[in-house]
Order: sequence, then C-alpha cells, then structure tokens
Amino acid sequence: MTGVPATIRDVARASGVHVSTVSRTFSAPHLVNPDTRSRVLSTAESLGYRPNRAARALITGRTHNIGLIVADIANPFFPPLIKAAESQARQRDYHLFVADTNEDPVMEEQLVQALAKQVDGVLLCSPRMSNDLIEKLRREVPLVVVNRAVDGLPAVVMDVANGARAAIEHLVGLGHRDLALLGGPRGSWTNREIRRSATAAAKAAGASLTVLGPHQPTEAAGAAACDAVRATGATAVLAYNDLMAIGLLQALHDRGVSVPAELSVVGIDDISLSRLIRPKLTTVSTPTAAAGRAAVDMLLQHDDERRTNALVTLQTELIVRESTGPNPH
Amino acid sequence: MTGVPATIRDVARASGVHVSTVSRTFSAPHLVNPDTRSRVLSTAESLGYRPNRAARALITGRTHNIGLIVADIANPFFPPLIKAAESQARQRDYHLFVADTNEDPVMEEQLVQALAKQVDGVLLCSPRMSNDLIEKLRREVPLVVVNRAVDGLPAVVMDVANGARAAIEHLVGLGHRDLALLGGPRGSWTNREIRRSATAAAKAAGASLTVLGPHQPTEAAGAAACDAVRATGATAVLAYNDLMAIGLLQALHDRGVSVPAELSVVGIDDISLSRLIRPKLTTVSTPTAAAGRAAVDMLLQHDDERRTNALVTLQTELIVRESTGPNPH
DNA sequence: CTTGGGACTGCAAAGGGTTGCAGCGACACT
DNA sequence: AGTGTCGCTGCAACCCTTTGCAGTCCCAAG
Repeated sequence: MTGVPATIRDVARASGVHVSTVSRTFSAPHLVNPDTRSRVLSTAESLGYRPNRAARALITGRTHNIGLIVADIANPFFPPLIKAAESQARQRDYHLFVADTNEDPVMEEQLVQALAKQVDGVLLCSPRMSNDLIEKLRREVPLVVVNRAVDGLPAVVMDVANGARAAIEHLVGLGHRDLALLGGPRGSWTNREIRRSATAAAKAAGASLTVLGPHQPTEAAGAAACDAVRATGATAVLAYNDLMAIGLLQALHDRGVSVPAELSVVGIDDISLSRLIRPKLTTVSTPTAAAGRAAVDMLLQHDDERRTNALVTLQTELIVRESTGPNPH
Repeated sequence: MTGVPATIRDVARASGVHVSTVSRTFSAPHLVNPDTRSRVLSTAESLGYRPNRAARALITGRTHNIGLIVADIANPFFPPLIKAAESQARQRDYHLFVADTNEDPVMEEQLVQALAKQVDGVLLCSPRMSNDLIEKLRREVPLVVVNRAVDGLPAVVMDVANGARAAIEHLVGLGHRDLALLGGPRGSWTNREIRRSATAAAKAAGASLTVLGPHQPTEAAGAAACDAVRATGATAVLAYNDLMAIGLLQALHDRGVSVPAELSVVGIDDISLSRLIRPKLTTVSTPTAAAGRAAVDMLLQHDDERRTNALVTLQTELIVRESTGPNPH
C-alpha cells in the first residue's frame, strides 16, 4: 500500500516476532509454531511482502535463475526449446534469462561470463565455440550443453547421426545415387555429426555424396546455395536444417525446378513451418521441446547425479512428406 | 583460478586499496586516480573478478534486469520482438527474463508478481488481463505495455486500425462486398482495434462484414474455423493474424477451395512464414522488432520522460501478395 | 526434584557491494 | 603563514535475508 515494498523487518515488527522467525516462515515453515506462522503469513499478506530474491541470493549463493543462450531466437528451431525450458524452469521456481548470440562465438563467451554471477547455471544451446573454451567456462558456472557432446559435461543431444542415416537410406531407396549435403555452420557439432553419418551411409549404400558448405543455417543461405547444389549434379539433397531446405525450395521454385520430380530435398528439425509449405518438406524430426526440458532437469539435479548421467540422447525420426520422390533418371 | 569467485575484498587486498576504491573503479571511474585505477583493473583482471550483480542490486535497488512476458514464445509473431528487445537491452547492459503465459491471463498476473522484485521493469506483450489488473500491477513494478493502449501507462502499439482499414479497402477495391473477420482471442486490445476499424471501413464502403470469434490466435484455430467462414458466404476474409490465416489456407486447400480464385484471405503481422507458403499471404505488416526496441527504450528512460511520451504508435503497411484477388461473382 | 530433550524463538554474523562523509596532501592564492 | 579548493581515498553504515548457535519454556522420564 505504501508504495515502498515491505521488507522482512516490516513484517517482523508488525507481527511482533524477530526477523529470523519471519524468514523461517517462508524458507523452513516446519520450524515455526503453526500459530506464529499463520500470524506472520497474514501480516505478510496484508503488507504485500515478497522475499527479495537478490538478498536471498546473496546469502544462499543460489539465485534461482537459469541462463539460456541460443544462436538466434528468431530461428524457428529455438522457440519451442525456449518455451519448454522456460516452462520446466518455472515449474521448479526458477526464472529464465534468454540471450541471443547472433551466431557469434565470441558473443557466446561474453554472454556466459556476463550471466555467470547471476544464475545457478547456463544452458548453452548449439554452441559454436571451441571445446577448450567450454572447458574454461564450465569452471565459472555450471553448464549444460545442448546439441553438442562435450567430454564429462552434462549434455543433451539429438541423435541426428541416426536421422541423417535414415534420410540417406530413404533417398537411396528411392533410387538416388548422386547426393549432396548442404552443410551448416562452422563449429556446429550437429553439422559434423550429420556429415560424418551421411558420408558413411552414402558410402555404405554405394552412392556418392558431395558436401557443400559451411553455410549459415538460414533460409537465405539455403536459397543462395541453390546453384551450387545443382552444379553438383545431385538428384537429391540433404540440408543441415529445415530452414536451409526451405530456402533451397524457394530458390528451386523460382528457377522452375520442380520438387520432387527433378530434385528431392530433405531437411532436419521438423520445424512447424515444414508441413505448411508446398511441397511439404520431408525431414528428420528432432524433439526440441524434450531437449529443453531435459536440459533444465540436468542442470537442476544435484552435482553428484549430474555427473552420472552426463549425456542424454534424444531419438529422431524421419518424416516422409512430399519433397522426396524417385530418381528421375 | 581458485574456483571460488573473487570478491571486491580480494581485489582490494591484492591491490592495496580500500574496497570502496575498487567499487568506484567500476561504478564511477572518474573519481579514482588513473594510476590507481589501472592497477585495480589489472589485479581485478588477473583475479577474474566480476562485480556481483545481486549484491549491487541489493544496495542500489536496481537489478539491471528486465522482464518480458509474452503469451506464447512459440508463436512466430514473438521471436523477432524478443530478439530485438534482448539485443536492445543488452546493449544498455541489461539482461532479459523471458516468460510465457500460455495465453492465460491469470498466469500473466502471477508472472508479473514473481518477477517484480527481480527486475527494474516488465514489458507486458499483448496482455490479455483486464485494465484494472494492469493498474494494480503497475504499482508494484514499472510496466511498459506492448500491443495495448492503457491510459497513462507507457505503451507501444501498432497502428493495426489503419492496417485493417487498408486491408478492407483493398478487398473492396477488388470487388468484394461480403466480407468476414476471423476474430482473435478474448481480451486482446489488438483484436478490438481490428474489429472496430474493419467494421467501420466495411460500413463506409457499403460492404457487409461478418465477425467470427473469439478464437485462439493459432493455426489450428484458423483451420477449425474454415467451415464457419465459408458458411458466412463471404468472398474475402481478414484474419486476426497470419497464423490463423495460414491455418485457414491449409484447411481451404484440404477442401479443394482455391485461393484467391474462390476466396481471398488477408492476414495481419507479416511473420516470415507468410511469404514462404503458397499462395503467398497478403497481409498487414507490423514492425515487431521496432516494437521490442521501443518498449525497452521506454522502460529505460527516466520516469519523468517516460510520462511525457506515454504512447508510441508504430506504422503498419499492407503487403499485397498472392492470397487476394478479384471477387469471383 | 533433577535431568534430558524437544519445540520454538531470538541474536548476530555473514554475504558482496555502494555511497555519504570525512580526512589528507598538494597546490594556488592572498 | 593562513586559507580555500581540488583530487583522491578510507571509513563505516546500509541494503535484505539466511542460518548456526544459544537461550527459554515445557513436559516426560527417572
């Protein structure tokens, strides 16, 4: 009512107890007499008192905040992950800082540093920085990495290797023998996994695979790579993500190349967009919401446990839609 | 190096000055002798010292944090806004809490309350709560409202009224006389603006306008409303947002109704998706990134200024693409 | 009646900074 | 020499809460 927020002292005075009793009413209710407790609670209520988290953080060392760092909030891959992480965090009474690095590795480091003192841990999504740097940063703040496997660090990854293999096998099964891989950004663990797995799968199936890239993981980059893709002579292409695949689709459409009649296209991620465009995109779905939840859970479990299950791998699934078809040749 | 983070006291001891001098080195550099300053800075550097923001917040009362509350992070309308706000905030050395209400008005209130003590202000995006409640909450924490005009409260709105009018005039200009409005969620100021303006514009042009709704602002709701839209007999539809328009487009496609030959569809927002689908969506573009930046700016300017320019209105623009065409009758 | 223990509660230090105030030396001016 | 000012630095209180420790009261057991 007064405009200035009530502190624990106001409540103590108003209810005739010591501040420590008020404190305990909130943080260890079982230690205070039920009568006292309800009295304190009701005066706190009437004063509009809320514990000051900064002060609490100062003494307990726990902020009840989590940092979430992503490469690009506007990349449709991330919002479902952010949403799930935020929801999971809040359910456990944590708040979420969200920060955007603009795909810039040095920004990643700065952000972790800046957030370090203010959070109980940081979720690093699809980091582009080096493993060495991650090793260094983990000493400043608990880290959970998403979309990257780092030795000894808790991590949540998608089984994109399996997904890429399934995609290649799908294409080979449709008679394609000349394949292209539209590579993603430098520094991306996922990109390396996809390349490794796709290359192996193509080799095992006796097909050729031309690797293009690195590229930014954007629709524009996908469109820009259109001519390079066609120059490879491939009849089917696997893209690093749906966004690039969709950009490629647009560019192909502009050039009058029909999909999948002349060229088959597969994406990865299954962002919501992918089933809205024409042709509907064949893609490898990755459980992004589950990844967000899992990452929060890993961060919030106690350190000893955290070490034991240091790597969570989430399954992916090939979703065949309309952008893939038989080899025209 | 030690694992435990260095405090201001460590730096003071190591550089042979008092803590207050170290404090000033960081928060009021001009007050300390350049020699002293550089000495402090270098020992701070070598100790890996970073000011503890919680401690600072405790004494200064300013957290250097901002809360951003949106209805649905995964709704493509919001990510560009979030991204812009985050970037603008960080540029001014603020961090951003992001929270998601799931379109739930009571969650909105809880979130503002929970964040209140932890931030210097809250950006309330597209709030669904009542004006009374907003009035109440503004007494607990500085508020800036986006996509809603509230008396005396700093707000950033898009001129959707003008956009809706332009859309209706565009449709009338194409010969349509029987129009429908696919309404958005209850409690949305934007929805009321659109309805008001569209109704007035239709009336002025001598066209009929059937208003449908309220609906959730989702693709699914847009699709679900397909039959209701057709039942109105309208030859052109304006949707509350692109997501609903796109859902409608999908449903129309499934039913074999061709757009724009049989029915014209207009969206609002111009999310990135809208130019990727077929037919490309005619829509009213809203400057979401600019809104995010403006909201942060408003929050961060001093109170006296904040009062003077309490309402920022951002212009919208009709973007004619492929989903609108002449009246078939 | 003593002793022990349990249930509460109060005391005071601690956490890491900021900031008003005062002290101090150097210098300029009268 | 005395006075005033300026630039810099130290002192110590303060921000709000948590928590180890100790004290009080009461009751049950011996």
